[in-house]
Amino acid sequence: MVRIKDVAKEAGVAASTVSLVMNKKGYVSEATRQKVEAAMKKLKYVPSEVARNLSLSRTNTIGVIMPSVSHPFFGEVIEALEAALYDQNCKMMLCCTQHKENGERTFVDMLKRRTMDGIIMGAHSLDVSLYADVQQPIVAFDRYLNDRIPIVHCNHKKGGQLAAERFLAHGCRHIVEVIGYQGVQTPANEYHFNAADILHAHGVRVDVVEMPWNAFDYPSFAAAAQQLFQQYPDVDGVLGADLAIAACLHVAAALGRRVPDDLRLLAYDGTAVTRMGLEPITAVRQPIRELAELSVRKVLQMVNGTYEDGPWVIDPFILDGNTC
Amino acid sequence: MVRIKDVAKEAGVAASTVSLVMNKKGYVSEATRQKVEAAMKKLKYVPSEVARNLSLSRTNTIGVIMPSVSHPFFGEVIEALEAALYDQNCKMMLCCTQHKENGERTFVDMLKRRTMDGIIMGAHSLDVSLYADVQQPIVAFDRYLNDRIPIVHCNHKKGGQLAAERFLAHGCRHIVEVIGYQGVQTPANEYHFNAADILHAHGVRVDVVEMPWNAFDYPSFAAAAQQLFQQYPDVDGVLGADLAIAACLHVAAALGRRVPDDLRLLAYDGTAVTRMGLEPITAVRQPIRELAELSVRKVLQMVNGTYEDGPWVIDPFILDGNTC
DNA sequence: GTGAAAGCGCTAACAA
DNA sequence: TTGTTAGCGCTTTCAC
Repeated sequence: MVRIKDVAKEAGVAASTVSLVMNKKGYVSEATRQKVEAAMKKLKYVPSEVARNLSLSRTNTIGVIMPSVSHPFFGEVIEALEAALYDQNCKMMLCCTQHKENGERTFVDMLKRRTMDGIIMGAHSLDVSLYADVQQPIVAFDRYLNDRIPIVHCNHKKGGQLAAERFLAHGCRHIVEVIGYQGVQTPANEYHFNAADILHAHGVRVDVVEMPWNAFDYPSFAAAAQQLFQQYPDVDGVLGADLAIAACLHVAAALGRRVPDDLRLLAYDGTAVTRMGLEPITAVRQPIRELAELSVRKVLQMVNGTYEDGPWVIDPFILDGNTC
Repeated sequence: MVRIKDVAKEAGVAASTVSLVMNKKGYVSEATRQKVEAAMKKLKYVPSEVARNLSLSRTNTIGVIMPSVSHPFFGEVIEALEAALYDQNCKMMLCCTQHKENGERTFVDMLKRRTMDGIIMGAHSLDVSLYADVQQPIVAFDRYLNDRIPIVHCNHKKGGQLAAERFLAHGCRHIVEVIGYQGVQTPANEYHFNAADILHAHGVRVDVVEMPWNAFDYPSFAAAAQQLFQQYPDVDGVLGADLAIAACLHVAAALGRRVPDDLRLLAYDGTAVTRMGLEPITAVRQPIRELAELSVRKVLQMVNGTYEDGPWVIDPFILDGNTC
């Protein structure tokens, strides 16, 4: 392994000079720079990032905690975060919590050990106290952690409004909302509260099906959909996450329900799966890329100490389809 | 920030003793251990992972390079890799190459800088020479890089055989294979070669639709499917990646083709999307979790210098459905 | 412009 | 059993 001092010796200069050349800092005469660069090339020098990190107490690595990778919403979020971090010369350390006993705790410990400069946290935490004594920068992605941790999220209230208006425009009288486990504190809960409020105000009946914690895979939704149509045979509209609505679409077809004529289905999230079936599914689209970019910008501001308050909320919009 | 020497001073011992206690190494008397632990607790000491990494020249981090996250196959692979790495106390650094100009090169550079102990590489490299002078351990995931880099993969030849036999059992006479860009060197190419060979041997006509490089999203496949049925109206069987077959299923339905009666559709990969439609799609399933665990085991063997030759290949199997 | 030297926080021989 | 000391490889201040 060739170190900076090896390059220095080869070039006949001091290590500090090599450092200056590498990092294009300070003043170095053209002549010595050439010498140093030649030496680096000759010895195939590659600097140690770890040593650099120790010296600068900075790793250019951001940790990302999400429940799952192979889920349409979180998958798109992770992809967008990775791209946004890459654009800022940062690496992404990924942790998924859905199938791990203590994954979140372990990961937060790692953060404390300063192996990452900051964290973007979007898992469905049950134990929010984990974050109480973390000193490093954290941005919460669509989650409430505690009141010192800022949170980037979609304007879900608006999302709920868009959904309600859509159902009302079609004259729906009985909506069922498929919602996530309510023990998790997330702004996303706003969308179904607000949709329900607006629908109620117009005399529409609203029922709710609550999923268990971390149950957001297709089979869970398929089972829920079965149950839903059995329990509420006269439902004429369903609102829920993409996969929940995809499941409803298929169960409804099997039951011979006509979509959209006597059943309106509206997906919340608007990921690629809503474009992947026989018919495109109408959806309220969360602007995932923008949310990811905002999260990255915020967490890096915190890391760099250039944090400035600003918008933490981004508006959703309707993605048209054939189901509502 | 509290350092190891602060703890040492507080406990009235030397730094090295604190180190021994932390890492549960060597012999430390019960009394001093208690003192040290009390001091750590009192000062809320958290060791610096970076300093540790420099000292040990080891980061317990493995880099993972894949084309995409929000793709059913790669998403499941990444999820499985993350879980397998977690089980081995390793962190995962993730890089996606699909939408980046020079992502792969940048990432390999990072590996050279020893910020990761090794790499699991599954991207669709066009420039395999990148890997020529990397010293650190690399395992290729279903890709040929060069002859010094071992490669973990599914037994695709067997996969092709399973597929061919399935079509033959149903008496198909004209199969179309939707395949990936052939400029990428991957064992996965084996499956359609072998399927075609076996089908040819039984007098079955086989045509091929080749996708462009890195075009494996649903819209690309939907366009290809349109084209496919137009160009080969008498096709009675299609073999291709999950999303390709999902697209065929929907296009076929729109065209009024009856599946499976006059059109057999067989997906290759068998990810969750094949279970997510109106009907489950029959598939050749790659054992993703096993492949991920094997890749992790191998790369860590290399890192630890305990590398031993062994199985690099895992058999696929048929996942039943209603389309073939 | 360039070099010497101290420091980033931890580990591991070796001595005591 | 515990402490001393010398690294790990890079950055940066401050003389020269």
